[in-house]
Amino acid sequence: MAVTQKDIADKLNLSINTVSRALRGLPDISRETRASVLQVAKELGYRKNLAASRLRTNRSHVLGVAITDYGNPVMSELIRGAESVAKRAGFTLMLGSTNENKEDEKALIESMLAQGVDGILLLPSMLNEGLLNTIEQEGVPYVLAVRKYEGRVCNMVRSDDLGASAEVAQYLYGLGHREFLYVSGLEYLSSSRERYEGFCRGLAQNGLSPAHVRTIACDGSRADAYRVMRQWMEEQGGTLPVTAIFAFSDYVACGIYAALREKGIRVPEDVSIVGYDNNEFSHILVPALTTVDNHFYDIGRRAMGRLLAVLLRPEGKEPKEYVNQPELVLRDSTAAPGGMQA
Amino acid sequence: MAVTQKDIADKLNLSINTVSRALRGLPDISRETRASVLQVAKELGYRKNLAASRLRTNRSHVLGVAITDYGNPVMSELIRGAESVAKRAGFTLMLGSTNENKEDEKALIESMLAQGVDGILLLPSMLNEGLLNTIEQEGVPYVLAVRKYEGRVCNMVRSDDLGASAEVAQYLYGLGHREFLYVSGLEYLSSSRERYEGFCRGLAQNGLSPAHVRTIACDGSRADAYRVMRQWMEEQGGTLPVTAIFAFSDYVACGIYAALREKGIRVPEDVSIVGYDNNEFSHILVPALTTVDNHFYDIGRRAMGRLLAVLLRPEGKEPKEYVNQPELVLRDSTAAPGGMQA
DNA sequence: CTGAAAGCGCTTACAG
DNA sequence: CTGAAAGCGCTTACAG
Repeated sequence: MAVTQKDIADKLNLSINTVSRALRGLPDISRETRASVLQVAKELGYRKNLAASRLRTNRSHVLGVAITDYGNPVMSELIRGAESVAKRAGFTLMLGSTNENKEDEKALIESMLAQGVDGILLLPSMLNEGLLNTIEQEGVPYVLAVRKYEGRVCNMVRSDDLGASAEVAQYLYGLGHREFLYVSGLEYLSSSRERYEGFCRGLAQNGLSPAHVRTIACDGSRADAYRVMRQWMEEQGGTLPVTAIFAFSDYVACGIYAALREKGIRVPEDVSIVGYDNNEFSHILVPALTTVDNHFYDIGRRAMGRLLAVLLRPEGKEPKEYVNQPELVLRDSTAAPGGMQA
Repeated sequence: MAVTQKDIADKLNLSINTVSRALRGLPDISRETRASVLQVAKELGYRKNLAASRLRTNRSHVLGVAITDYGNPVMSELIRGAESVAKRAGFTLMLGSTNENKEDEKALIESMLAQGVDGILLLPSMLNEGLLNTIEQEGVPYVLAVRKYEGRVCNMVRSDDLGASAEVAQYLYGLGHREFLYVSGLEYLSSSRERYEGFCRGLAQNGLSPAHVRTIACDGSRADAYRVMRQWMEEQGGTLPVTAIFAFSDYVACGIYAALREKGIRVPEDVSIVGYDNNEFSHILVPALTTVDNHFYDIGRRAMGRLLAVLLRPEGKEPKEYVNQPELVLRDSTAAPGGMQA
């Protein structure tokens, strides 16, 4: 059987109470007692039974982290950021994936609540209003990351997609581009809409109307991007009516690369491309992809930091929104129209 | 406050005991009683306090999964496979990363044991003998995946690196190649040694000695592969003395691509390349990379299946080793020497 | 079929 | 500075 506080107490002829307080480093214990307790605990290989502790204190020191999908490299940055902060504060993570699917998300959150997590990080959530209400009813603090939740007041950490996309537009405009294509992500994602909107705003600042931005709908996957891009090019009958493409994500950009290569259209000589996410593979593409880095590691850290702040200082914490500034990463997929390197 | 069994019992004038048994679906309960208990539980939004349950039963229904690194796409396949099996059996996962570092691994396992996990999956482990002993002392079942642990008898699921690498050699030999280069991974990884060894065996079956396989040491990263490959090419002074390269991993192959491209050496016309892992990016490389797929999703499933089997049928379970058969995925980076497509 | 009682291993007032 | 007692919410024998 596992070693308990009672075993230590028996060995030292102390009460279990004293042992408990010595182990936790509470003040009213003599130095010698504390030392001997720690000593014996170590000898016996004592390890606190966290289930018992949790039952008594209603604190688990476990935080739930709901992600959409383990496969997305973006997610791993978020997790790593969150984990680094949580670990330092002595919290363990309970991780689970929602598979971009409301049933799985609900099951996951229910299971986290049953396990008694102290708080929940949604990275990002499916934006299920009812679910957030459940979490709030339970009195469990939570923080949303990445995806914006319109009209809900809660703790949130996200990127300035709008601003970054405007910057992309400015940059391409500055190179001399005037006709653009935006290839979207899933339409229910606020980020997909905001990237388009931000892009248009950036152009508007240069007096260019949204009429100069054509769009293709895409589900955000590489395969679908390839498919819709091919189809679109067919419809254009041979010549591209744009000189620059803004892709919802690096995955999308990657599908576009494949479709263009097939037609012998050169990047950046014939068309410039900008992706989004600065995924691992974005700089091994040929040519290396110009893209936007959301600094997801930082977002993960901040989201977790926010959650811990709410947990550890329960009173007087209004919900806050933190907006992170993404970074435009210039590489070889963009140039002036006609192929002059920028 | 959270709803407890007592709340349900009070409302129905039943004992807390009866409620507990009704909720768990034990047999000696009348149909009506059970129905009303479930009904009220639902109404009140009852959720079992797992900490209490765990304290009493010494069962947590949580399984620890130790991975090396969230960023590796290979890892996500393993996790997904493991999660799919665990979820179906009603288990939750506690995930943590070791960062390929013994201290972190130890801290992680300690924390899992303190949390009272029912079992542990090491995907893969740092091969820390003392740590495995700790886990065994605690009486917690565990399963190793991916990395072979020489001379230790325990449950293990891994790939036949030896066989797959021999198959790669056979394939390249069949194309007409006779002089090879192997670019390794970290030397302490059994997989790196086995891939080399298997490759040599495959050649031996065709009467070719290991003298025909040059090797370069590499830490398995893309950056290091690029560096060591460049350096090696310098040393060869202009001409490559091999016609085919076997890379420890797709990351390594990717670094080699970059080094070759810089020198204007064409793949597969001037040199063939085979990677390993069938990483997401391996087929977006140009040319698409011939590689080996370990079916990590399946390995994750099998490893978790094995863990559950040990957990649920504690007696009479000898440690077993399951060896999975990888698959050679032929793409465009390999051809006959001189560039004739295979 | 249902209930009263004990106990899992901790922590929290409260006494001394 | 240390100890005796109660209790967190369940589950497990044991009675009836």
